[in-house]
Amino acid sequence: MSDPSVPVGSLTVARAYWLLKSEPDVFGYTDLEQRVSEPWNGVRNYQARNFLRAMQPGDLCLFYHSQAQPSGVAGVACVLTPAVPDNLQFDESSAYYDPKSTPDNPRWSMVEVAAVAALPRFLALDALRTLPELEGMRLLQKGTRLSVMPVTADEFRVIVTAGGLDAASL
DNA sequence: GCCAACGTTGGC
DNA sequence: GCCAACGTTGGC
Repeated sequence: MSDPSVPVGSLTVARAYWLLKSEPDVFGYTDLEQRVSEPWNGVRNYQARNFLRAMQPGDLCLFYHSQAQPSGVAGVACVLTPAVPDNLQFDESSAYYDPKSTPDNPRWSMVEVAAVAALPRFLALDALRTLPELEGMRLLQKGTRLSVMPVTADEFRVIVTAGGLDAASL
């Protein structure tokens, strides 16, 4: 985190940190590494959507593998764009089509993301639970199903450091 | 606005 | 596949 601030237009705002869930059988971190830019679309939960809308270019994300053996944090991704309407909501052939969405009043949003660095040491859920600094982390609370959620700067630093990355270089 | 029924998520 | 937890839907 050599540069904890990010220019947004003429302003400079504090960089924010997030966690994105993905099922590696569908789209894992190694898939992200092969893309220049990946639309984070298909999110159909209002809370998660609101977090997408709060994202700014330059924000960093923990890339979390869910429904995996084991589940855990695989790498770091970067937000490339502000939120824009999710293209899939208008696509009748998509599983993410929403008939209640109109181009004038889109319900769902997405951002573009890119890979930054894989964790040299994959951090499985049970490993995350052993880190005392993460006791209050949203991801680890009972019943948390959100696929997009905020992470504190401290949580982010603790996780990438435990995963073998130099947090200051991100 | 209440709430039951149903659907989805995700760890295990 | 099971089940807990949570979100959404729709009747009233």
